[in-house]
Amino acid sequence: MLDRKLIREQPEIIRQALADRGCECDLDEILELEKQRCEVTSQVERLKSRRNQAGEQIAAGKKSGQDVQAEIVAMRGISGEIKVLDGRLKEVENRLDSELLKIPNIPHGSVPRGDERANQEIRCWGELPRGEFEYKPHWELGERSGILDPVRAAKIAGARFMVYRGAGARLERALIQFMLDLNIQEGGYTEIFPPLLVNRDAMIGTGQLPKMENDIFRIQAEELYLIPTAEVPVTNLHCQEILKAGQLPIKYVAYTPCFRREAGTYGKDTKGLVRQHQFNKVELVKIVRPETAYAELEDLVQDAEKILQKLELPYRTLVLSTGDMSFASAKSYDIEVWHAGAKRYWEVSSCSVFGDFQARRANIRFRDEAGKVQYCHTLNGSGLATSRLLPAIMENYQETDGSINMPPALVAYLGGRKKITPDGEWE
RNA sequence: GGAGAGGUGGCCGAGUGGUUGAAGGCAGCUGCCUGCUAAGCAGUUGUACCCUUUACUGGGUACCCAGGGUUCGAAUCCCUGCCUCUCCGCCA
Repeated sequence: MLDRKLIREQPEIIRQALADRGCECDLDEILELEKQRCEVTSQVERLKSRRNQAGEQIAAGKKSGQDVQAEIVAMRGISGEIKVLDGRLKEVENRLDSELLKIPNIPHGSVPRGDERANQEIRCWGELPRGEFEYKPHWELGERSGILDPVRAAKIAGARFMVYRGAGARLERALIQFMLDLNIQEGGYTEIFPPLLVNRDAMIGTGQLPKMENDIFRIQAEELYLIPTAEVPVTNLHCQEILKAGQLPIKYVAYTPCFRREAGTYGKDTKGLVRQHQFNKVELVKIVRPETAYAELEDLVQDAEKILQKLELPYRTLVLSTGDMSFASAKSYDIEVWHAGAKRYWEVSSCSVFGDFQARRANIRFRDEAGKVQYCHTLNGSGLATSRLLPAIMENYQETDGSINMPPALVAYLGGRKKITPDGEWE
């Protein structure tokens, strides 16, 4: 949610930002509604002031035994007017809110303008594996060895679900544990395990709704939503709170399954783990003071990259352009890991700073040293998504015979085991 | 799922229709005072929005879980929802 005062006073800034994003939003309607809101508020409050005064007089009159019937009758008219104006105000506010919730965030000045072609690679790490053979995609390796079983997953749930078996399940679990431990011990994050279903307010708070209605699973009977990312419950942990300055920065790490409908992606990326309705992700969330937000973003990206470095997986980091950023983001870095079988990079993390955009929606504030209440800034990033990480390990660490070596950093999490054989057993 | 109780300011806790944004206590802050600690005295302490202003200057409105309703007027009465607690049942 953008600052209404900013929209009112400098609409050209917002117009430029929307144009950079390639967003067609109607700012004029918002400006008009905002004007109406101020006018009607003013009117109705004047009437209420009169009503309050009259109330005192009636009370005093009754106490001293005077006849106040005439005044009571007179106030009936005022009360009626108030009711009408209150109704109008409510309607204006509802319309204004619903429009406001659809306006995306303003990109930071350092973000390159343009569509996805304007994304800039800012770092590249590691060397691409160069075996003397044809690298197989992970779905082939997985199905042949039986550690991934999409066919049985389809029987019980449908397309875009996966069953992990034996060494595959263990590897998935090891990755999650490894990333949690790393972020807790070296990154100083506090671990959270949140609810996987949340209410509508939480979804609005972080900006998934109302825009992404079609991409989210909804539990109809209860008006609850399956989280598409841990960002939603974890950021909203502090909604409606005024934090103490000393509590900031707050740094949380959370492993959760994530659920996405992936509507409109039929026929795309149908093989393997890269685009599933349910996948696992370790998420990093920060709530910080405004002046530290961009430094915190750089740290956040480093925390995510460190995981790939420890696992010795080659990756590159991009800064996303204004046209390619997500709805709520002010600036985003994507980290993409190399998949040797698919012969391409896949996004494994997206690290974003949101300014006060989410904090306004979720009403997350803090009291500074001067006693002034201001909005926090929020950030988050994957650290990391296993659905892109596990394939990277399978594909990059594979050998000619279809066996898969384990990254050395992970061996301790696998009970000392170092290799999965071509038939899915531990060697 | 069945039966009951309840949700008031940072915390505790009064308050069942009329100067109650809200008694009292605790905590916090500001003065005064005591050679330190403790005690004492006086004052003060929320958020959002509207109007006004050079200014968080001044004025106003709203907020006692949320949303409706009754009324000239509601923290107080009625309805709905949400949440918490107790007992019974069921259960990983």
